[in-house]
Amino acid sequence: MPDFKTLDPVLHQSLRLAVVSVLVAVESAEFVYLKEKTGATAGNLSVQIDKLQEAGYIHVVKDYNGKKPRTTCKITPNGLLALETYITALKSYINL
Amino acid sequence: MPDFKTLDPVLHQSLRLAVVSVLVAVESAEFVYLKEKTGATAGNLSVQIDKLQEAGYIHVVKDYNGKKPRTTCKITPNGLLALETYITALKSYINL
DNA sequence: AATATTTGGTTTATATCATAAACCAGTTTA
DNA sequence: TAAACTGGTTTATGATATAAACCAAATATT
Repeated sequence: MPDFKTLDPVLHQSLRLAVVSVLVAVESAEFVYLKEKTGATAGNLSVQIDKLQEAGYIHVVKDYNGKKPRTTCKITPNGLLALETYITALKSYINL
Repeated sequence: MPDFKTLDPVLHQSLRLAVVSVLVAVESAEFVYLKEKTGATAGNLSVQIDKLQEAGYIHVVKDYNGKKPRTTCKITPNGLLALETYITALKSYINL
């Protein structure tokens, strides 16, 4: 698109953008925390976390907290870069 | 989404956002002009213009310029409002 | 000691959507 | 007259988003 930069399809989705948005602000975040911050259903969050991980934008560790399963997410350098690029691209569409 | 405002699905799509972005800046624009500014294919542009019109975000007039068909688009007050709302919502995701 | 409920998720069915290819009517060019 | 161009529209398809259904293990209830 001549005048408009491509918007990364991984980030151009509200739940994934919300997750990344939370993760840039906090060293790491657990599934349950992301769920309450974003208001997403567990199923949707699970799928979108997978996609962010497949894109290499977040790092996910699954372990146990005592007897409870725990999924911890953390943004990667690539994810941070992708977010910055996405924001730059957005600015070619809207004047902020 | 508690911390995040809903992103209007009509505007949260790159070609539609690009079209609206062009239209806020120019009294009105023709199909051919939008096509070259956005770099879209005619088919995709045609579909997305329809959706913006169905949402009431743009007004579309089809007439003839001499012997050539001409499709002219113009943003509506509702479209302008929707864009402003969309930008406000985006700011709940990314810190600009 | 069964049974029910909660926790922390994953899997999957469905409906929607985005996109380009195919198409079309009319016009101009060769 | 045929070929190619203009200005689009229609439609086939593949991808996507989402919630519902599901699951295993732990805890609470009777």
